[in-house]
Amino acid sequence: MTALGAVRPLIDALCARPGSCEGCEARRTGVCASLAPDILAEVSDAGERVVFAPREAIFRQGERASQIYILHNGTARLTKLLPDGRQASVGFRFGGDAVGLSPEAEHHLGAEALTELVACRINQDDLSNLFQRHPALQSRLMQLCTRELATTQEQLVALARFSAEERVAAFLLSLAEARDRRGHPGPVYDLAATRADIGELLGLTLETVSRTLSKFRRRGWTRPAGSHAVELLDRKALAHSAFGHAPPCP
Amino acid sequence: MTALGAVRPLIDALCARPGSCEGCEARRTGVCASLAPDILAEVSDAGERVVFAPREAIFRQGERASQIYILHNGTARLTKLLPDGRQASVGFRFGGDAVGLSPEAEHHLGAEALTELVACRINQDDLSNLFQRHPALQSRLMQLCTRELATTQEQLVALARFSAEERVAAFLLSLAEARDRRGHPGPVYDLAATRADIGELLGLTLETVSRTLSKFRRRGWTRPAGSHAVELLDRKALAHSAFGHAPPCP
DNA sequence: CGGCACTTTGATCGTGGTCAATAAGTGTGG
DNA sequence: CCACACTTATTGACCACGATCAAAGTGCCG
Repeated sequence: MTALGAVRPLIDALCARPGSCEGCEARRTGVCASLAPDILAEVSDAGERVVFAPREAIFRQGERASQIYILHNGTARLTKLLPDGRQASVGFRFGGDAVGLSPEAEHHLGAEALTELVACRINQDDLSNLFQRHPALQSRLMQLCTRELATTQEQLVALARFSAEERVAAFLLSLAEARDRRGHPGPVYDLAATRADIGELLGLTLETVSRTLSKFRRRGWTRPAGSHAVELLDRKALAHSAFGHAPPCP
Repeated sequence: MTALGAVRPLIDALCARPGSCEGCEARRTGVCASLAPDILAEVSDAGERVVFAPREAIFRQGERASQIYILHNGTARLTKLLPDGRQASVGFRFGGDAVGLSPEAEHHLGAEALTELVACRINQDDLSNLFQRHPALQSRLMQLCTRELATTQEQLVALARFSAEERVAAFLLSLAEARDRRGHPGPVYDLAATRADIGELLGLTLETVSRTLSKFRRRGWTRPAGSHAVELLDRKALAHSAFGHAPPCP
């Protein structure tokens, strides 16, 4: 991990103002969307810009949770390691998302970069101080927290009730939606994850993920685009099998 | 649902002060734990006490999310209904928990009482006003939100990686822990849920839940106590199969 | 007592996990 | 540039866990 110094990174990472922060993925969905510029400036001074290499740990499960990270550009995943060695992923996170908020003193899960990742690190204590001076910031963070809770609950339902096919379809679409939201148009989506990564997210084995993706390809719903990317050719069909519309084929 | 009038219900529902609110389940884990009495008083005036019968809906998926509920006594469950009729439960909630917080204008899931349920209803708008006057209240609610997120993530891992046996064991223990936390001692736990309810929570069918509970009983880990309650005889054994310690038996 | 909802247990089936072999990439050093 | 090692992906064969279908059994309330 490389610290590049605190060059108003939160503004770069978070701002939602038109005109500023051109290349920033978090422009429209960032933590500080809808915050006043003066607050942003103050917030950004408290943070520090950091860069992670692919597969590098952002923080580990069990470590002291004294800092949170605002993702700027790139993809990360949150993982939980079980005592017996089994591992599950709790979700992927992208530019604009905040990771590392913990109700306990220690991280109950780990975070890892999937791609090259630029983020902004800020101390919990500094954040608490900022909350006191700027309640709007806390409201915004709380909004993000309830939103994250809602999407996690959606995921829960998917794991409880969806077939392998439905889960993979839902995954592809959620990936697409997250990419669109960040302002990257076009039908091609970089997975930035191995079959094993996807399997850990969806509660499937890598073989099942591979088989299911092959099935979609054979049906003409997707097309491989380079090594780690897919093009979604038929979102309608994917959506139909993804969101609980399809009684698993009678 | 019966409105009983606003007799400082939030204090009853939430307070963590010794001496007050004797019979209240939420005494130790409530929303307002660690809040000053004067704030509590003001908060409580904004709320309204409501009572639900077993199986009565607290709110429905898709309804306008203009109020939140602080549970006082009893058990509720949050459920998600899929377009094709499948249903899944996202979690059970008890005295001291808050339900109904939504990032959107509409509830993305429904809530239903499992037992007789006493709660305190408060408008989102009133809550926002209170946040402005008492940032400590917002901090407390945010803390609850991150905690809820963490437990939901634990559940996610359980669904992704645990066998049926592990899930049921984890469910029994989480029920026990929730009950202990609310200050009800003793080894007997009222499920307050049918096999079907439990199955919807754990992503299993009611038959599998029943079979697994029978298995535990035969092993001497549990003992039925009345019709809808169990006594946990061997928590060690349950915990061992619950928390990812047991490679599913080689 | 009858009716009804819930539970238990059994028999069978199918999805997805497991084990295994091959293929396709990717990076390193001669 | 190719040989080699190594990781990741694909596909196949088989098997087990849990779903499904079915039928008693149990408890509760009118």
